[in-house]
Amino acid sequence: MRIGELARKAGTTTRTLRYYEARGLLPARRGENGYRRYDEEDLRLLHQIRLLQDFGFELEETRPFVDCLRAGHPSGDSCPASLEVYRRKLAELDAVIERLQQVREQVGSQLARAEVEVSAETPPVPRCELTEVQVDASERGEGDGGDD
Amino acid sequence: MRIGELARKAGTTTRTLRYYEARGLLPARRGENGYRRYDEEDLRLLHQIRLLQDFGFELEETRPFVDCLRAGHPSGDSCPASLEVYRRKLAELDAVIERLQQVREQVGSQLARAEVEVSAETPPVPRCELTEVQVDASERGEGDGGDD
DNA sequence: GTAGACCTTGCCGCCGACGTCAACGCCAGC
DNA sequence: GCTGGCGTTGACGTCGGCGGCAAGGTCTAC
Repeated sequence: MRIGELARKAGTTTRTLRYYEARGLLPARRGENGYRRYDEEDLRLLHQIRLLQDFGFELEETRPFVDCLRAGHPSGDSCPASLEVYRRKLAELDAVIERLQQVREQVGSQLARAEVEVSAETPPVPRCELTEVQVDASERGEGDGGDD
Repeated sequence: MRIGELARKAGTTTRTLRYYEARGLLPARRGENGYRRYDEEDLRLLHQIRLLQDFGFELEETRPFVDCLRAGHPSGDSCPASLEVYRRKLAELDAVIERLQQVREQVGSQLARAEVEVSAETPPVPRCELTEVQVDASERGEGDGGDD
């Protein structure tokens, strides 16, 4: 099949496929007219790439999986190099998630503190950490007033 | 003080300060020689900016906080606009964290499955997780042979 | 034979937050 | 006066993953 058909089947664009080829990730054979030609296996490789991309993998990180499939293995993660990428990504994910959770806590407590201060119009240094937001629900008409 | 001193005090670079000024976030007064001049309040605004940046806020999102401080409020989040940013960031953080946790689950289960499959078909090490590369390099030499 | 649907290569644009020159001005000390 | 360490503006580079456009080639249908 030609590039447009593959793009349609995979839900991507021809621009993306040319980009993958330029990166050496998904090279195409060429017809006599110079057109790129793909087959069903390429569609499979492409699905593998897109799946990992959806997971947040960088293109380079999908390469071991693609190579693995091309080497004839049943799935892209049937090779040690792919497993290594999995493990590295897991560690990265854990680190990022932990970091984001810490930030979430900080922002959350800052919001709680600031809400109390604003509603009381009092300077810093609140009381303890009992940041319960029962100040007065009918405040200034904010909240999800709908303005986005 | 001049730009270099402020940069040093805030642990950032002169390039960054000039960038903030170009964005209208932290404008500087000018001396007779054209040099930027900053005071202690600017240092405070800068600290606010860097704190939020560390939280992953975009520069534009720090603007309400800076404006709030400049308006004379005790802290950058003493204004409704800042609280709105807090709330939006919290929602974003929750969404991102949830998404990443889902991805983490998926990747984790894929890894577990693939590890079982690999060890079943091509048992490199009949042990558990001894990921030590002392396994005798002359195993089956597939693919790139495990150079890392 | 001509429209038009596909394909080709090539190259610039984009986003965010700066880094990194280049070429020059200002000022203090020796 | 000269060196060196500050400062100034301007402009291009970076990173990833493409989007979009131009100028042309190819194939098919009518």
